[in-house]
Amino acid sequence: MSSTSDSTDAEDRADALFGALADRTRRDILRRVLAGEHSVSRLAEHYPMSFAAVQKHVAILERAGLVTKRRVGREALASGDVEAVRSVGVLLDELEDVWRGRIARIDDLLAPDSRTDTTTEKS
Amino acid sequence: MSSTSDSTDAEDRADALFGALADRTRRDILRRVLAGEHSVSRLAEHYPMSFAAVQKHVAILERAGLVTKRRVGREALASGDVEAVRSVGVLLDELEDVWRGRIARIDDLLAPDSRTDTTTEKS
DNA sequence: ACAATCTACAACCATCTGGTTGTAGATTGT
DNA sequence: ACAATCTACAACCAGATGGTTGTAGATTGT
Repeated sequence: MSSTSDSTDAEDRADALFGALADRTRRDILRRVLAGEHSVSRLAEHYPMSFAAVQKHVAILERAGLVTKRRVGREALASGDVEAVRSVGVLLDELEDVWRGRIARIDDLLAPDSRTDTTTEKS
Repeated sequence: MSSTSDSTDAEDRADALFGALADRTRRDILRRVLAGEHSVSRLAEHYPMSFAAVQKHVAILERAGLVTKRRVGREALASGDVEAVRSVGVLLDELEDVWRGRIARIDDLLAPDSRTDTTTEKS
């Protein structure tokens, strides 16, 4: 039984987060909106592609939770969510924890009471 | 015109890193090989796909630098590179730095369009 | 020698992705 | 009222992606 029975699985969220970050245009958009709010059309001025393409990139960032939009008049102002960026860092920290052998849910991967001192087998 | 005409662009590396992490099978493989060396065929036992598919996933992780392989006899032992994982964290830290307004190379990101002082009008 | 195992890689296929254009609705300025 | 601007979204298309099967080479065990 997988105890993590979230509606949106953590893996789904990780897929969305890493997937959103796996495009340089989106990373650049994210940098801009982390530095400050920008309308989509203002963002689109900086890229050699159509407005609709930039709009889609913003939507992908938004679905991943990295960007939020608020409507002001006729323009949609996007701003980056630094907490979401930090949540990606948490995912990486979990990977690092696995590397250290300090797994949060040990019953899933290892038998407990492993007092075999496997320390320092690295270069 | 983006003045960042690097040899091996950092953006290429970021594409490879985030792209490699944007798949749950690859993240799972990475967890396993961060915990310890595993041959590709041993890894493949855990996934509902062909050996060749797992092999490709490992290759993608390898090209991103997240995994290294060493040949021992007839099997290829893969192990995760935690330094590469940390390098992804560095990319996230850079994003967070942008959010804080502490941008390393300002001329690259902002056009001096607004003579209005940018006095941190965050939410 | 021979069979079994492990890896590597090519060819192929369906779906996803990143781009395009076009159309339409809502808001703003004159 | 009207034109300009901004956004939203659909339809479409080429290339990337994630999977498959098949073939072949190298290593191991008997």
